[in-house]
Formats: sequence, C-alpha cells, structure tokens
Amino acid sequence: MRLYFVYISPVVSFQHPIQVVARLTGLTPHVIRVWEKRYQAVMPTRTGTNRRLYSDAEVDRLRLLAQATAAGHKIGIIAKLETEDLKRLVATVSGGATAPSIAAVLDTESQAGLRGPAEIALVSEPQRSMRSGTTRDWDHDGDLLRAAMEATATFDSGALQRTLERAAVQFGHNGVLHRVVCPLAADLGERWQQGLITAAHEHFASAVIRDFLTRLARPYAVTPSAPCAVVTTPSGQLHELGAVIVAAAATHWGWKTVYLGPSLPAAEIAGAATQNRARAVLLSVVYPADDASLPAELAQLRQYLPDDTEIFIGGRAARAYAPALKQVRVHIQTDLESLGDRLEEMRANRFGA
Amino acid sequence: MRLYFVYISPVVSFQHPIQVVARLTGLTPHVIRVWEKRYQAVMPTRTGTNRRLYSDAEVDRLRLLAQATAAGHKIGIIAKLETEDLKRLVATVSGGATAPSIAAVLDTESQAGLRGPAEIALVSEPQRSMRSGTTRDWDHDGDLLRAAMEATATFDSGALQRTLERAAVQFGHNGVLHRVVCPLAADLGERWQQGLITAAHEHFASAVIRDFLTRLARPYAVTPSAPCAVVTTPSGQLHELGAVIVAAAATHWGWKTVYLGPSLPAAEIAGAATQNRARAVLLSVVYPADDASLPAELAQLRQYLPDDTEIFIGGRAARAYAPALKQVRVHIQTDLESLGDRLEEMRANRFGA
DNA sequence: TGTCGTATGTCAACTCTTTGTCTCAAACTT
DNA sequence: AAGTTTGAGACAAAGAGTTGACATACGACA
Repeated sequence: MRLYFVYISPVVSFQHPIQVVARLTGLTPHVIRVWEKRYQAVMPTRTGTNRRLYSDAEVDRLRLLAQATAAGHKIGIIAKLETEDLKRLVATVSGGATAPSIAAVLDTESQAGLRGPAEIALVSEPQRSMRSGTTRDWDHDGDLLRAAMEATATFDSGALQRTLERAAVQFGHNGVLHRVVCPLAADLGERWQQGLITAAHEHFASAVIRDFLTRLARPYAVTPSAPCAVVTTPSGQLHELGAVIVAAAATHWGWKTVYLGPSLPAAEIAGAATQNRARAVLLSVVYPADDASLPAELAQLRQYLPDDTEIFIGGRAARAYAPALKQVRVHIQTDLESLGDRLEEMRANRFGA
Repeated sequence: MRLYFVYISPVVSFQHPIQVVARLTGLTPHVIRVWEKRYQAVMPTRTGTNRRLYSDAEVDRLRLLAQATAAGHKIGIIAKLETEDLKRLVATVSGGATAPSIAAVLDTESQAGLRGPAEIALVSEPQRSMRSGTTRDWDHDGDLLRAAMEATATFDSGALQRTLERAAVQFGHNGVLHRVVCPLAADLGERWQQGLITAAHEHFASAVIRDFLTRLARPYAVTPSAPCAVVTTPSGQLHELGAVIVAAAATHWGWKTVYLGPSLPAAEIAGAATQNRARAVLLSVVYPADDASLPAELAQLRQYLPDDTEIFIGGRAARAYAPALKQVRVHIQTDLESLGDRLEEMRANRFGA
C-alpha cells in the first residue's frame, strides 16, 4: 500500500531570516537573539553559514511572546511555556492589554470616561510605562497617531501603511482597532470638519485604512457555524470608514461578515441580509447627522428584515437619530466595545430582545 | 552583417530590455544582472547580439524578488524559490504581517508540496519548473468570470477572493487586470443595469475586488524618480471600482500612484495633485453619464492644475462627456491599454502637448 | 526610605557573510 | 559620436554572528 505523503503537508512553509522575523513580530533582532540565548525561547535552524532561519511556527511563537511581554508578563517565565499555553495566555490577556485602554468610540467628543483605564485590567497596568522600549520606536499610542497623521498630510500611503502595521504588531488585532484606528478615524473626521485637512486627505487616509483593515481581518478562518452579519451604511451615508472598522471588528469577534460598502437603500440591505440569513445588520452613520429620510429608511429596513435579525447603528451621527428611532427596534451602539458585548450576547443566547 | 534576431525569435509575449525591466521593478540594471549572475534568479533570453530580453513572467518574478528582499528576505536564499512560492512568500510577509497563523494563507489545492517544512532551508531545490506554464483547472477566462459571478451572487467573499487570486497566478498581474478584472467590472455594471443583480451585489463585489487590487498593486517598489499620478473620481461619481483598477494598472506601469477614493471636488483633486507634484490625474466616470455639472468641474480642475499635468478620464460614461470636453485639455481614454500607452509616452518624452 | 540582587533590554567590539555598487574595456545601438 | 549593454573583478556598506559589559526597573529586605 502506498502512502501519499505529498499531500499531507498541504502548504509549503517558508524559513524567514531574522530581519523578516523582526518586522513580523515587532521585536528587534537583538531581542530575538537574546531571548534565544538566555531562555531558549526558540531554536531556529541555521544556514550553512550560521545564519538563523525561523519557521512559521517559531514566528508565531515569538509573536505570542511579544504580545505577552507587552501585556506585562516576564519573558523569563513565559519563554518556557508551550506555544499552546502561550496562545491561551495571550487570549485571556488580550482583553486586558487592549480593552482597558481607551474606550474607543467612533464619535470623538463623547469618548470621555466611559470607563477608567485600569478597570478591566487582568494584569496590573503600571508596567505599561516601562514597556515603552520593548517594542521598538513607538512609546505611546500618541506617537503612532502622530506618525499616521503626518503620513496622511503628505499623502504617503506607504508610510501610513507601515505605521498601521507596526501598530498591529505592537497592539495586536484588537488593540490596533481600539487604540489606533478608531482614534485616528475620529481625529480625521474632526480635523476635516475643522478645515485642518482637506477632503482629499480624508479620502486618502480612508482608502489606506480600509485596505489595511480588510487585510487585517482577512486571515481569520471563519467557522462554518459562525453567525453572519451584514455591514454597510444607509443611503446617503458616503463615509464608509466606520463601517469598515465595524466589519473588521465583527470578523475579529468571530462573525462571518458580509461587507457591502457605503450607501445602500433599505431594500438592498434587507435583500443581502436575507440571502445570507444574517443575524445582525451593522450600520455606520457619520455624516450627515440630519438626513430627514434616514429614519424612514431604517424603519423600512426593520420592516423588511426578519424579526430575529437585529439592527445596530453606530458612528458619530448615530445619536442624532436616537429620538426618531425610539419606535423601531434599532439598537444604537456608539462605542465599539459595547457593540462587541451585544454581539457576544447574541451568539450566546438568541438575544432575547 | 549583423542580423537582428529580435523580431525573428518566436515571441510569445513581449520581451523587455533591461532598462524597461529596471523601471518596472524598481531595481537597477546592475542589480538585475548581478542577481542573474550570482543566483540565476532569472534567465532572460538574448537577442542575436547578446542583449538580455525579459519575458513578462520574468519581470513578475523580479518584482516579487524585489518585494521579498524589501521585506527583509535574503536574495541569496529566495532567488532559488519557485515563482509560485515567491508569490505566497510575498503575500505572507507583506500582506499578512499580522496574520496569526501564516500557514493558513492560501491553500491552493494545486500546490504539490514536494517538501516538508524543514527541508527547504539548505537543500537544493527539487526541480519543478515544468509546472510553470501549465494551466490546471481554468482553461478559459470565461470559467473564471463565471466563478467570480457565482461568488458575487452568493455574497461569498472568500470564494471571490480565491478566484481572483487564482486568476492572478494564472495570468500574472497584468493579465488579471485585462482579462478578468476589467471584464468582470463591465459585466457587473451591465447586469446591475439590467436588474440581474442588485446594487448590494455590485457593492459587495466592488469591495472585494478593490481589496484584491490594492493588495495586488501595493508592495511594488517604486523608483524614487517615478512620476506621480493622482487617481480618483470627480464629484458625484460614487463608483470607485474603475478608479481602483486604473490605480492598480498605473502602479504596475511604474507610476507612484496616490489613490484618493471616489467623489472629490475639483479643488480637492487639484490640491492633492499639486502637493504631490503629480504629472497626471486619472479620473474614472461610470455613472451618471449626464451630470451637467461635471464638465464645469473638469474645466475648473484643468484650470487649477499646472499646465504640464495631464488629465485623463476613462470609464463607461467618459464618452458621454466627450463633446463638452473639446475645449479643455482633458484626454479621454476608455480602454486601459491606450491609457497605458499614453502614460508611457509621458514618462518617455515630456509628452509634448 | 534606601540599598542590593535579579531580570531584561541595549550597546560595543570584532569577525565573517552577504549584497549592492563601481570601474573598466570591449561590443553594441542609434 | 555618444550613449548603453555586457562581463569580470574589486570594493564597500550593511547585516548577522558572538561575547561581554552596562543600564534600568522591579522586588525584597533592612
């Protein structure tokens, strides 16, 4: 009998030199080497001339270690852990490492103090200050934001992308959403309204961020049983950045998301939702905040959709429509975290309205 | 006495001299030669007088190598890799910078994984070069288009992405634009107008294709001296797919492109173009075809821009505005290839108007 | 509170590889 | 005639390796 080994290893795995690993993990080559020397955190193979070569698994492991140390864990302790344990550790911690920061909101002004920074932390927070040097150049979120703004001002898409990617390795998928993308989006909107940047800048940044987010959310494998969410903006709402953020977040939360781009009429949204048997429709409204036809549009959407499909609406302008939406069952969620909580509830129980 | 074999040898696709390849890849002729000499990265054919001639495939390969080295990989190692492997390598290191598990990236079933994960490093490559040109499952563009349409109809973004990726592997970057993306976009527009698909489908597909294209075009090394093009759609033109295609193509042609998303007023476009010292502004107009304010908008744009900045306009509705644009120096280019030719002229001579 | 040991990131020095660049002369192209 | 292309060899800058020292933050203990 014959065994076909060929097809058993499905994907060619690459070996990465230390430079690549550094970029992929956000660690410096120095640190990677010293972790190996002191703690045997990884044991890369070597080329004939003694250069290190890391497998994908080792890159993953280093990334996990980087995230765990960023959350305050001691490298000397966790370096001994199995990779699986590391994953669990990061999974439990990541809530603490990322969530406690800024209650990231789509609308700027009201983002003040929904919760104190340390409240949710599972790990003691103070280390954050010392962690500064751990991951390269960027000490605070502020630096990253400034760099992103700078790149936007000069239309430097490459720089903006690199900044976002750096933020992603530093803060993780969830963290980058809350701590960088959301504030950045809010900041953009604000500066635009203040006339500090032009619409071109805002469009430009939107396109780059959108691209970054879709790429960020992509690699997640969706479980077949994952609930489905349709993400879009209602007719007349041309700004899609908020919707893209929500789509990325929803994907991160384990939903199968169908992203439809901006400005769709109710009937269209309903059609797509029905066809996908979506459990939730997520809408972002940013501007304008006084579209008289929007409430009717939403009422119509509510009517078209099956009863067990929930509608969530968020974004800077969402609250403006709150009074008009009292009647129809449309949930307003202006901050990302509480939207996450609601969605989490939904997949747990059937979200008893 | 010398015979010029150039045009005698059976030319499958166009062959490029080294200078052109340099521009297309961002590498210097020196580097291209030395990569060939030291690592046999590519083996260009020669003219009767020993000049190198590169095929499109080799240009693609060099571009991939350039991207991978830019990401930190060692040319000495990756030069041995199969082109297909290079593609995936580039996808993992530049696209999935934060992918939790790199192994999950592309599970193309057509990959005969001849080597286990550990083997690859030092062992000389098993020869699989013969697989290069063969087409597997998809014999005709039509099949791919059908698959793409199918995926669109069912809102299956994963399937649509995979279809596009496959097309990219099969036809190369340039080919996928001409043979798949453009027809697909046209088809979408047509079916939408005929009511065969809804706007939601069209939006959905646009978002996925857009994402695919930005990813496709993104990591190209741009020569510092590359001319700059600003890509967008004029006010009121909400469909950005055409613009995205043009942006991807322009990047492919070696331009530094600044993509601004859809629907920008003339002043904004002019501002961005000026700030970037753009040599060209590329606009896509699809719908509506009877916007009375558009000609004035374009005239204004022409007025704002420096004289040596050319404006090109394309897209399904472009011709509808042709009469109105007689006066202003705005060039109408409805097909991608001739736009490419024009841009090529521009960078060659200063495009004597 | 102050001091010391420990943990951990950073730096310097030196060597060896790798890789991009340069030069030059001859051949080719326009 | 002026500019490119080619091939070979030389060169230099950058990168990666190792080792050992150093600095800083934290915790423990007086």
